[in-house]
Amino acid sequence: MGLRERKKLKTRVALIDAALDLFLEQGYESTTIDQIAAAVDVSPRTFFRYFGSKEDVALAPATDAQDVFLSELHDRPGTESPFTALAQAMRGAVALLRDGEPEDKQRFLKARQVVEATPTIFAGQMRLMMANEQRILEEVSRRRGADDLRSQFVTATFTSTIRVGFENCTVEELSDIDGMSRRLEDTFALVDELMVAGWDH
Amino acid sequence: MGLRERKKLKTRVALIDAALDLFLEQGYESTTIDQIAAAVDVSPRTFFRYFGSKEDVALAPATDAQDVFLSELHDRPGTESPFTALAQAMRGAVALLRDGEPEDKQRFLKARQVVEATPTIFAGQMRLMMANEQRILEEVSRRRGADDLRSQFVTATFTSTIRVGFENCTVEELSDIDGMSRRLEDTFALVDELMVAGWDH
DNA sequence: TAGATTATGTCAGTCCATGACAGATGACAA
DNA sequence: TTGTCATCTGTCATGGACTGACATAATCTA
Repeated sequence: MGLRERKKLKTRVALIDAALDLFLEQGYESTTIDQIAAAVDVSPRTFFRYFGSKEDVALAPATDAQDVFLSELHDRPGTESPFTALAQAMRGAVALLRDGEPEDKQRFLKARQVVEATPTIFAGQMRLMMANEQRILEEVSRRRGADDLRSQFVTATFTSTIRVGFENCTVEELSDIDGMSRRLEDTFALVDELMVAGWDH
Repeated sequence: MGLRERKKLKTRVALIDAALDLFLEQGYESTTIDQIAAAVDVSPRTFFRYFGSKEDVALAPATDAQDVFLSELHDRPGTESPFTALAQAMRGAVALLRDGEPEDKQRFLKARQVVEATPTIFAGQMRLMMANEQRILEEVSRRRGADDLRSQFVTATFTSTIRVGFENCTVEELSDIDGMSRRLEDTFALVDELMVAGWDH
């Protein structure tokens, strides 16, 4: 990896970190692009060369996490049922985060706090999840061998499960990957309890 | 109702109609507030006295529809199980739209087309649904007598069902309340098939 | 090291959104 | 009817998000 590429990555991360800190400190709305750019010693114009919008920088960690999830999903064996594969991929993604760089973990948790505190950003995360859902739907349809209403339902149920699992966490749980993980397992267990056997086949 | 109040209502509807027509004609992004205001012969400043943002005017019909749904939900007998009450309330809301003014129907369908065509607006609708979900959760918790993870799951499942039912409609279905209604019933039937008995109790 | 690529800064401009103030219009009582 | 009050509307000024164009500076490659 060349110097240019390394520099770009470094600037990107610096922008994300500066933005998240400012958002947490003084709120998303009252933080300006100029402030973020100034904190990283970059021109405001350059900010928009790294992120399409102010919202994007707040959602960058979530976007990256989704990519990790999709990669995990791709690696699941074809023998697993659709929902099992999705749940396992999510467990894998959480594990990667838990065992990864502490800085990445911190960044992810900070971003989650910003998302929870800012309705605009929360809506943006929904948009991300919806976009992701299209790709998940393809995987579910592939495994079920049918692109029908039921595949959509399985996919939507998974999205809901993740959402409920991550939502309404207390502050402690927000700053703790293990807390999130536990709540996720509770929700998966509930799905198992309330769905008829083979519902995702 | 006085003259002043009637005038306000008229202006509001005129702004929505003008906005939706412009959005459909030339796209949401490339339509300016100035254009919308000019079409209704009102100053741009006045537009923002009726709607908090450009997004709000596109989501106005959806917001109104949600209010109708919540009103229907409030009228459901307390003997119904949570999910049954939610489904019945949705059927009631759709019926009200079907049997209502043709203009209201047209407006609603136009708004849906704009939502489908514009990612930003789609995200906004998600935000609306999430805000609504909080109130639905209260009703579910009340009927179940417990404010726990399961209530959240029932609520999230309902939201997903509605979303899947309305989503990915063909152009024909988009311009047809009955088509939407049929698809909704298919989705409700699927829930009934895939969930264990008494899952929402 | 020279030349091609690519990143960055500066500048000008558009559009969304909001506060402040003044003029216009409907509501209401005498 | 008329005068007063509350409310609606237009105008103006401002700030902040975003974008295109162009020049400069940094990296890359031969």
